[in-house]
Amino acid sequence: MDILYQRFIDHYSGSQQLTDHTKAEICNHLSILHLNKKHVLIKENQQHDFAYFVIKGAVRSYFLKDGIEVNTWFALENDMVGSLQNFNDKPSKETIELVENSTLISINLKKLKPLMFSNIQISNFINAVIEEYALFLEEKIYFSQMMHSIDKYLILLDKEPQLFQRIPLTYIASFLGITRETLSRLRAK
Amino acid sequence: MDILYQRFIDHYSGSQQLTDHTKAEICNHLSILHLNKKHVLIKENQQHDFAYFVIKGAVRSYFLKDGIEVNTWFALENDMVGSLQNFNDKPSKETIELVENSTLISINLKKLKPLMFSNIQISNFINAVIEEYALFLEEKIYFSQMMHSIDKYLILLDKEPQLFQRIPLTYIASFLGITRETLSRLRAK
DNA sequence: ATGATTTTGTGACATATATCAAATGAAATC
DNA sequence: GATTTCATTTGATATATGTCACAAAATCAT
Repeated sequence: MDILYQRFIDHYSGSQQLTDHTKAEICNHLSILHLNKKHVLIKENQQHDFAYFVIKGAVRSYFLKDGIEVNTWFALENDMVGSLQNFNDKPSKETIELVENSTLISINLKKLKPLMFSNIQISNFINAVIEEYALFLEEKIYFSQMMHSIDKYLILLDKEPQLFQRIPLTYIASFLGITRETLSRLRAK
Repeated sequence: MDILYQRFIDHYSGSQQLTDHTKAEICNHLSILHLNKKHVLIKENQQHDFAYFVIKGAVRSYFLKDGIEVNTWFALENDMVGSLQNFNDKPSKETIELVENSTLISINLKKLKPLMFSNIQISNFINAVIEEYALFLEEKIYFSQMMHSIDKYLILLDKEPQLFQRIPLTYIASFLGITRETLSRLRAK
């Protein structure tokens, strides 16, 4: 098995020991992609069959609100990228786009998902993916409900310093729910 | 099987047909509770073994930020109530409290969760619960990133009109990320 | 390298919302 | 039903953040 596939599988198998058969079944639906900055993985309002795992690179997700981009999250190495809507055969609410030239594993959800009804290890594997995503969302909400932007900025800087090196501040400002001018002023202190 | 348990199980079994054996296994870890307004189900920073399903009533979740309550969500009939942290044996980040006298089903996570490794139907069942929760969180984030509070208020009023009849405006204001005074002024229009 | 494009920073001003204080209204308790 | 408690509204003022305009700096493509 490719070492990169192994990295993806290990990341979500947790305490569970997957059999070689299960690993092979998962790998059947994986491929490795090398794509350039600005490449769009998933388009808002469209249906897609794939999710992605970041081997190397940076990705952002955004939706359009009154013509302006609202950034919802960023993914770096070992993060999962995708739309929960797509997982349920619905069109994505967000556009997912590369911020750096990246190496990704694509996961064919359309083919992998049905296996969760016959293979318990795959069911638990998918469970782990969704659970990690839900924890991430909770964290995000928790932190977005803090009143002052300065606090949010400092916490993000502390928790995810890499973002500030790799993601344009314009996107980060929008993620924090403020304008780029306000973020620039907060940083001036 | 109790008709209320049936309602809970049906709500999350989706397309999946559960065997009587699985249903019985799940029911082993359910109980029905009648509790009064202000009763605290889950306390911030404490570990709890239960999640809850609302048969009748209203529930809110909040955490303390600089001594003031920040409301994170509300649950009404057929909603699930719990902390994802508790599901992973970690202390809850939020306090969960009844807003009305309520009838709930309690779910013993400590005992139910391990079954997902041996019973694929239970694994998929838990999957459905977490997935619905993640979709709910996504919705919440999607809508909290809109700039103007007035929009958020109007959308909430449109999507969840019952909340405004049953949940005090003070809590709703905090949920929207504004003060009760501001919400009151928005409503005056 | 050079010019073009994108990203970031700064200033002046407008506006939404917070804060503090108090009055009114509604609900719970005795 | 009267009294206490809690929830909501309204007013005056302060503050944080948005908006618009433009300059500076960094990055990209040829």
